[in-house]
This record gives sequence, C-alpha cells and structure tokens, in this order.
Amino acid sequence: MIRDQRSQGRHAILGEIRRAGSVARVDLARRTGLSQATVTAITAELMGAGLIEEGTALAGSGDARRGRPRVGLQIRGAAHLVAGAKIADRSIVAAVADFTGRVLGEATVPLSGRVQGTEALARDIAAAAAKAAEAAGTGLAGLSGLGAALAGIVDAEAGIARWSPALERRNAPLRAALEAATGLPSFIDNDANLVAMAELYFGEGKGIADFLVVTVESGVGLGIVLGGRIYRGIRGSGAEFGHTKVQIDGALCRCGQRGCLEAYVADYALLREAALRPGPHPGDPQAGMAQLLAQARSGDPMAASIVARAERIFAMGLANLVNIFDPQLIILSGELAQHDYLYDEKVIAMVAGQTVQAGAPPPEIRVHRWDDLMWARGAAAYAIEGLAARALAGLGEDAA
Amino acid sequence: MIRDQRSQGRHAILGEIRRAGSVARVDLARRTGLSQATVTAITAELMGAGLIEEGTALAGSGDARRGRPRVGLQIRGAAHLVAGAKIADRSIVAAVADFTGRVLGEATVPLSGRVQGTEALARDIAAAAAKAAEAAGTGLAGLSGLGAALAGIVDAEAGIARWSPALERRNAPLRAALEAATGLPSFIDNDANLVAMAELYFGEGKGIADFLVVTVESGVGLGIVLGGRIYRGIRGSGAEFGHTKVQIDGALCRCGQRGCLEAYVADYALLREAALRPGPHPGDPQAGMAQLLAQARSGDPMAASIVARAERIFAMGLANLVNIFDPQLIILSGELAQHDYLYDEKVIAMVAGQTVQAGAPPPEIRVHRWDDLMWARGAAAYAIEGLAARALAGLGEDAA
DNA sequence: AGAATTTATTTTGCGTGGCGAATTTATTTC
DNA sequence: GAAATAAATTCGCCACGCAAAATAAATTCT
Repeated sequence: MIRDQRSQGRHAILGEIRRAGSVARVDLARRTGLSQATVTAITAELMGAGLIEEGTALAGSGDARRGRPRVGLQIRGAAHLVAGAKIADRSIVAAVADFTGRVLGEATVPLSGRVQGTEALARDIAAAAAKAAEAAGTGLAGLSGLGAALAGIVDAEAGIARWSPALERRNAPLRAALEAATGLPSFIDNDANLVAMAELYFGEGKGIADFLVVTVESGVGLGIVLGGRIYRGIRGSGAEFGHTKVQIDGALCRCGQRGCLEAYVADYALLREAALRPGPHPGDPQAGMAQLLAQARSGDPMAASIVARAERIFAMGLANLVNIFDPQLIILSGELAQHDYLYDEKVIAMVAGQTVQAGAPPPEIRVHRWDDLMWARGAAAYAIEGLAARALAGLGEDAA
Repeated sequence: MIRDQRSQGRHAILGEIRRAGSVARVDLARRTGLSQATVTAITAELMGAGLIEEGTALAGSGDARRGRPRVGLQIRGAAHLVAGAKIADRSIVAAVADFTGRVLGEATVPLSGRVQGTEALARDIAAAAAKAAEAAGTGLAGLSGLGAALAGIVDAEAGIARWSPALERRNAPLRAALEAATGLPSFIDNDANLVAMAELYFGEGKGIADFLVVTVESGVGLGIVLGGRIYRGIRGSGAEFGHTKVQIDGALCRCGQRGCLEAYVADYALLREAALRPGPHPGDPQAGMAQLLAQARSGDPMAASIVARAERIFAMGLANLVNIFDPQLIILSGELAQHDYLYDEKVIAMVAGQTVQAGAPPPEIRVHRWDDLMWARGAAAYAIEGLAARALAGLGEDAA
C-alpha cells in the first residue's frame, strides 16, 4: 500500500528530469525537497541503470556564473526505443521513439480488417511497429516496448480491451496478444487518455498538475489529468465527453442515443445537415467538410448556420467542463484541419461567457495543433512510462 | 515535497481506523501493508497522543476464535470536540461533534444580516457554535476546532472566502476572523465540498475512493472525491454543477446566464413556471413546492409537465457526470423533502438510458436522505480532519 | 599566474524508522 | 494444567535520508 521512500524519490527525480529536459542536481534537490546527498545517490543509481546521463554544463541561474558550474542531467534517449501505435478506422499509424520521446521513424499500414479478432489485430499492430522500427533503422528486436492506443473501453491496468470498434469480441486480452506477437512488453489504453499522456509528457501539459485535453476527430474525446496522473475512471472507459448530452431529445448520435455533443460537432453531424442541399461530394467526408467550411466563410447562410451551431454547442460543452473541473488549463489538441473552426478564438470567448466567474479569470484554453502522429506518440509515451516504472522497480529488487 | 515515511504511516493508520470504526492491529498491518512491528509503534504513538484508544476485543475472523483475541482500536471520541457550522440563507445551523463524528449538540441561530461584513459573520458563527456547545453540555472553550461551510467560492487552503452570497466583500479572510472570534483553530470550505466530506467520513462514501455527491437545495451542488480526497479544482470554487449548461439559450438562471441546470431543477425554477397559474402561495416557496408536487401527483397536467421536465433535465445532468467521470458511485444527498421527486427510481433509470454502456453496468446511484444537520456535520468533519492533521504533524515535531 | 572566492557535487557519519524474527501475552482446546 | 493458537511486542539489523564536511570546478581578484 505504502511505497517505500527510495522508490518515491526515484520517481520524483526521473519525472522532474523528464519535465525539465535538463536539470542540475542542485535544482532537483530544491524542486523535490530531497537533500543534495540523496539526489546524488539516486541519480547515481539511475545513471547506473542507464536511464539518465549527464549532459552539457548549464548556465548558472541569474547573472552569477561563478563557482562550479551545474551539470545538466537528462533522460538518456538511447536507453530504450519504444513503438507507439494508434489503431484508426482503416489503418494503423505507428511511430518509434527514443526514451525522450523523439520520433525516429514512422509508418502507416492498412488494417487487414476493420473489425477483427484479437490475434489478427495484434499481428497488424506488430507489422506496423516493425515497419516503423525499420524506418528508424532497426527492427522489432531493437525495441524495448510497445504502446497501443485504441478507441473504445480499455482496462489499461489489466491490458484488456473491454470493447473496441476494431475488435470482434468483448474483453479481448489484447496486451497478451501483443506481447505474444512482438515479444515486447506491451501496454494498451484508450486513445483519448494517450493523447492526454502525450501532452503531459511532451506537450503543453508538461509540468501542469490538473488539465484537460479535448480532441475532435470523428468523435470528441476527453483526457483528464489530475495531480499529474491520467484519471481513468472506475472502468477505464475514458471520459465519454463526446456522449455527454447537450440537448434533451436532441440529434441522433452514432451511439444510438440522442443529444450527444458528438452528434452536433463531429463531421458526420455537420455533413448530414448539409445534405439537405445538393453537393458534389456525397461520399467523401474530407472534401465535403472542406466545401462546407468554404461556403460558410464565403457567406452562404445555410452553411454558416450549420457551422455556427456546432461552434456554439462545442463552446457550451467546454464551458461545462470548466464549471465542473475548474482546471488550470484546457488543451484543444487535434490534427484535422477541418475542425479548425472549433478551435477559434470566437469559440473560446463563448466559453468564458458561460462559465461561473468569480473575479478570477477563466482557465486558459490553449490550442495545440498536432500532426497525425500525436496518437502514436502518446502511445509511445505510455510505453515509456511503463518501461520506466519497470526499470525503477527492478532497481529496488536488485538492492535486495 | 515528499512526505516522510512515518507521517504517511500515521495518516494511513488513522484513516483506516476511522473508516473501519474498530480494527485490530493485525488487520491494520494487512490493510496498510506495514509490518506488525511498525503498526505497534505507530498505534502506541497515536494512543499516547490521545487520538485513538483500545476498545473491546474483537471476534476473530472466520470460525477460528482460538489464540490471543484481537483488540479493536478506535478513534477516541473524547479526544476533541469540534463544531461545524453551515451558513444558510437566513440562519446558521451548527453542530458539536466528538472526534468520531457523533453529534452531541446542535443549534440554529438567525443571521444578523443576509449579507454582512467578515467580522459580523464570524461573530454570528461563533454564537451559533457557542449555542451548540452549550447544548452539548460545554462551551466554546470546551471545543478544539471549528469548521464552517458556506456557499460561494472558497480558497480552503488559504482560509479566504473569495466570494460568497453571505459576505459583503470579496476575498474575505473568514478563517482568520473566525479564529479571532472564537479562539479556536478554524477551517472553512465550500458547502458542496463539505457534504462530500461528510459522506466520505461518515456516510455512504466511507472507504470508497472515487465518488460524486450531488445535492439539491435551492442550488445544485457537486462534491467530487477522487482517490479518497476532495477534488477542489484550481481555484477551489467547488464544482459548479448547478451552472453547467443543459440547454443553449435556455431558461434564465440566478447567475445571470442562460440554460443552467439549476434554472430547471431548483425550486425557484419550478415555481416560476407554476406562477403561470394562480396559486394560493405566492410568497412561500416551501408551501408552493408542496402544492405543486401534490398537484402533479394527483394528475394535474400542467403541474405534472413542470415536474417531469425537471426530472428529465436532472437525469441528463447526472448522465453527463457519469459519462465524464465514470465514478464508482454517485450519492444523491439531500435534506429537503420537496426535492424527493428528483431522487426517484424513475430518474435513476433515465440516467442509465443516457450513459455510454459497455457491457459493464452503470455506476450505482445511491440516495442518501439526511437531516438538516448534514452540512454542519460535514463542516465538523473538516475540522476533525484539520485537527487530526495538526496533531499528527505535532507528533512528528515532538520527536525531533 | 596563483590565491581567494564561489558554487556544485560527493563523502561521511549519524539517526530515524521499517522490517523479519524471536519473544511475550492472552485465549481456547485438550 | 499443558498444549495449541494467534495477537501484540521487543529486539537487532539495515536501508536510507539528512546535515555537515570535504572535494571539485569554475570565476575573480591581486
């Protein structure tokens, strides 16, 4: 139940180094509250394990640059290579990253089936990871771990996909299947959680204790970070923000219920409204959205009305999150240019108008546009976290 | 940053004893993961400090009752008496409880002004606490601490009321004023948080890590417990669940915004709709609500429609909480009989229909009807927590 | 250039405190 | 009353965090 002191110290120091990028031992002592002696001991241990390394000398704080220069400690990128994979609708995007999260290679492979068996999916993921590893100049054998992000409900702890649109069966033991297919320690989680993890490890959420990450893709996702950790809920379904209800008896959603946020802001929601008018792109959502947005910008009243409603509903959803969580920061994180309109200043201003004000300014809402690798990067971050935790636990055992 | 090991152990053991009511040392060792030797040391320390005491011998686990019987440890009620006070619209309800949370005396005093200065409010609270102490057979001097629950936005850590309907000024240093007025260590927090604390310490949430507490009074409150701790958000406003938006451009709320949940389910919301028809109780909300509900039950279509909408909106709000938090439990905690209809099985069934299902059943929604002391009891719980923390910290220093 | 100064890091020695094992204590069963 | 059983305590060892001293690596002064 209670973790021993040394283990806490190791975690604190490794986390601090990761957040800072490069820190001197003195600063680690100050930030963690540990004594310098202890910091020396722990960092020596971590260096012995190959997890961190000394870097260049750092500039002294302030103008004083006399005295022995502080030497920066940093995560040793070469410590491990990991793969992260995101299972999308029709394809798998994989990335290979070093232990600092730097992406060394990437690959996209088509899914052999949109809904398939556990082993078949695991093979697809393994193939994607292998291809990304190749792009990084190595192979599956050169990797130390694998993280996978999938839509649906995932028991990350147990490594079981309770339900996912990509899998035929419920309660699929996907982690075990991945470990069998790749021979690598593997980790799986809900995709929204892993975007949050990417932000926490590498992005705008670095060093921030409480924040929310909202993504708009074909669905609307929410990752919750509280106290520097991903909050997963009791069943680990990920926060189903996209299916919170914004209208009683409202628009029909993919999930079969009515009034879901997603049913107002996802591209399919906008396109089905736009379908009232004849358009040249009936079967191509990407092109359809582009056209709709262009029409709205050029003043077409019907298109503008469709987009405006999505904006207002999205702002309302965000305002509700602010009212409930009172977070330090909300990150709107997304890859798709076609949802840019939702990330507009106009929308953010609307949020402020719907939150309870109390003298204090509303939380910052920051937009973080990312390339299509962010999901895979989050999955890689998860693998890094898992491997680091194992390595630290191993250190504890060695001593015994 | 990192709390020392002993302090962790003390907290874990005291918390475990509080949750269990009465536990033997062996079981404490098992549940906390500490060794029996350490448990003996810490419990001896806590007994020395007068925080816990040995109780009756406990029945052995299972059928085996041979061997030395396990002796139960329990919180020493007489350790401290504390007062809890809830600042309501027109009055202050105070309770005096012993360290186990048992209420020994209570009192209600009118507020000398609905909106007043910091010192004046502190004097009112002190008077209420004194009266409750008298009812418990002692006086203010017989108490060890005071907790106060108030509506509005409270920085519990700093002891400052950022904004409250009961106070004239913003950023009122109410904790300091209370300590000056009573001479007691004092603690203040948002009222919704303190109901959650009452549930966590004494109620349905005992021993549950992640749960939500929803209260309906004149407003709608939400207390969030994550990882066994109250989540307060970054500014400590308490979760403004009552002001989450359930309808775009919806009904006007007291807060000046539109579409707030509160503007659909609070009594004033129902009564203003009922005002369309002539009624005998224009100025009395209690009687007005009673009449409205009676009419609805007896089949009056307009009254039934008013109530039905409130139910549906409330269910939708709860469903959104479930979709976002995926909690273990939601406690509907309230005192007012006139809101009973919101706590109906019908409403709970509606929630299930609006949450994302994943094979797993939706979280349990439990109704906990409480008398009008619950707020004060929560405030007392907060004072107990604060005092216990101080006592434990004091133990640490004594050793040094 | 060399000494003095400044600051970072490492080493040393001490003390807290957790743990496993042995012991003591309280009770039931034979 | 003796044996058995199980809880609680005591004991001795050792991990580990810390303060202080020592050492190291730079800059500044003379």
